[in-house]
Amino acid sequence: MARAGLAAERVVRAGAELADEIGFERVTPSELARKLGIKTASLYSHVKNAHDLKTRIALLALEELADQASAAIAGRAGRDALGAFANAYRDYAFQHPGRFAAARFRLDAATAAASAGPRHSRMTRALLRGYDLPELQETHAVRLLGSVFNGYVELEMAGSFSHSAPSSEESWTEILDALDSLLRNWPASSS
Amino acid sequence: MARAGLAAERVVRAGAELADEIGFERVTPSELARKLGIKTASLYSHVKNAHDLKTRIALLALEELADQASAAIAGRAGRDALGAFANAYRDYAFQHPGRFAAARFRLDAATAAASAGPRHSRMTRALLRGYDLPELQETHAVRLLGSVFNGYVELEMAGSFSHSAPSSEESWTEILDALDSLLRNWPASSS
DNA sequence: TACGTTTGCCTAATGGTCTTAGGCAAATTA
DNA sequence: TAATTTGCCTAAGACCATTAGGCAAACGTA
Repeated sequence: MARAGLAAERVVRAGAELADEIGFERVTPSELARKLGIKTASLYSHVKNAHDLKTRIALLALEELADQASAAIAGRAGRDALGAFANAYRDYAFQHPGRFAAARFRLDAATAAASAGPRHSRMTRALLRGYDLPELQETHAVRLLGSVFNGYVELEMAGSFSHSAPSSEESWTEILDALDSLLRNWPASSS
Repeated sequence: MARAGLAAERVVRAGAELADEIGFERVTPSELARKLGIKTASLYSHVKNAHDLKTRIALLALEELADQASAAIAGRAGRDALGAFANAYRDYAFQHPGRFAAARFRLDAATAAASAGPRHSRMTRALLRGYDLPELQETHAVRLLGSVFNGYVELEMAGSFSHSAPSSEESWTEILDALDSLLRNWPASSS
């Protein structure tokens, strides 16, 4: 039949689809086996256990997320790149809510270091080259952007912005403008 | 036979402690019953089910969080208030990681509206009165601050900032300075 | 083509989970 | 003191994660 590893990858991909359908936190061996039309115990030849399954889905999602971001910033700079990068992140979250939740799954340090997470982080740094930040401030700015994108999408998906005006869409644009402005006028360190 | 003397509220408080000890996502009826020294089934006279238990812990955490924030901004304004407000949030997360995770538990719309969440949001708005924002931009700024605090603490607790220089502490201060600067020089809407 | 190996699924069994139902004795109230 | 409520119990059903051992079909190789 197929080579070793191919089947495992298929299982993980099905797990990612399942996450988008029913939510990442509800992805379990039994639920995935049901979707695949096999017995639960049969999954254990492809995946070590429930935690391993979730970890693999998380790694897949991080990879996809980094790919999207990479495509988004290619050939752009400044506000344009900032918007494209941020939108890639947010759009992915809405198109693949389960995978997006998977991308936020807590990985142990070693696994995280080997994931596409650092790649995403390097892209954020590349994005900032379009702005003229004091070198020491660059890391702070990277962390700020990560925090905003992360936090905004999480709150938005939780519905925090959906029951009051103005629209979340509008806030998102204004916030990107504000961040662009801030990056152009980053305050000198007080220390 | 000696009674454990449990009222529903006591059960919830024990649940909150348990969350801080083992993590919110691992708080379950059986685990909580173990901590209380009673049988799992006995919990069901105090709490409707596992989801109800988690919801009640979340409501408790949101209340505590709003109290901390309220105490923090009393008598302060501007950068001072911003820092105190943000630190109240972050400190709570580190002192009570399980409760903090509980505060981010997805509540249905009605429950969320009746929680202390809106109170916390109103305080953010009060904080912004110290800055001179165009009225239409105030909501955008509220959402930005919520996103940053939320996102930063989440990433920090996940360890994202702990394996590289500069220290997370330093970034936190710089980011608060940057936000203060941004709120003082909020860009005019482009639309 | 024939043969041993690998692969992908199976059944069976263990021990844990959540939840409901019904019961009993202590604490509280009248 | 008598009646009611409270806080726990045992029992049981359904579901879940995981391990162990087995079997048949597909594969690579001689």
